[in-house]
Amino acid sequence: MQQYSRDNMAELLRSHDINPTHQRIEIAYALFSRQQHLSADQIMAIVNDRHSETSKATVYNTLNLFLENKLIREVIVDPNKVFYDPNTQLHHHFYNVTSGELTDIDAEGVTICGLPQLPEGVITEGVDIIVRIRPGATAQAQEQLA
Amino acid sequence: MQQYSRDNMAELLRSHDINPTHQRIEIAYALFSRQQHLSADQIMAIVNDRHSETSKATVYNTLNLFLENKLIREVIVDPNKVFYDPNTQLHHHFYNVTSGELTDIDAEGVTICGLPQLPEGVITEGVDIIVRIRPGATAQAQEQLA
DNA sequence: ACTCTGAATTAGACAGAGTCCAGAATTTGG
DNA sequence: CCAAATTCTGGACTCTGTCTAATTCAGAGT
Repeated sequence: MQQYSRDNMAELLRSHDINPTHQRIEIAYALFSRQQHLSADQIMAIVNDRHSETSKATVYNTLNLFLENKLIREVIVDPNKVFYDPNTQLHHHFYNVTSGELTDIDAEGVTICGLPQLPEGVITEGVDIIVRIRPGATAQAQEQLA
Repeated sequence: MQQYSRDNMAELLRSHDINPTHQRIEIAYALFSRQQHLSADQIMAIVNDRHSETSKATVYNTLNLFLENKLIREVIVDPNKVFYDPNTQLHHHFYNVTSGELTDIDAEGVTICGLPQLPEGVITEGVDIIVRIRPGATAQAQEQLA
């Protein structure tokens, strides 16, 4: 998608079977126009920046609706809050434990070998790799990690 | 370590520069004797099972102290609570999103290839792989995942 | 334009995890 | 045995997220 505007947000929502209401468009726009990982908190602050547009309940309802309809993903790395990620492409994350900053790692070319067989009667829902990083002297090259 | 008793808990704590107090020993014993992933909640319930032995504040203080001194690890997979893991060996996890059950994956033999270079000025703190699973018909073999 | 209906939104109360604080208890060293 | 330092405690507090009951909204049909 070329550029994110409130107009094609409506389009995007419809294509995921979501009724595009004013609040939903604002929330989607906040996430997609920035292409960032945001917490519910931050999203609410952005959306209500100028004048109050949505309540807390709506923010949470909407984000959960987006999740169910696979419009966004949730990223669980911080014990305190969930981050919402507008990028639903398969990808992984760097997580800076000091700053809380979250950066995408393209899954293209990343492979995991040697995972054991799944337990009986279950299926994979997804595989997350989280590389926790923190500021420090870059000592060794660390391209490949066991 | 052969068998976990309250006695060698004191030993273990000391070897990690932790003053072994009664409460700390009980908390450590709860985690290590079970070798399970427990939440702060569950730990408090176990420790205070017969008669009240510790306060909530102490449980949290103690767990954070254990974390700092690398006696235990925290596992962040559930948006609601942190799990504490007595196993500090390098390993990964299956997380059953339906039941909340957490299972270890030995890191022995698991390799990740193709991770990009780390950003400048940071070092790796750890790499977590979380395989989210849920009950369902096991359709395809899924030994190797991109 | 008007009404009816179901969907969406709202404020505020609530729940649970985790932190903070100031006082009480316990341990340690002299 | 006393003083100082460490640890523990209850309870109030914060923060994220959920729930509920009431209100508003959008749209279809008349």
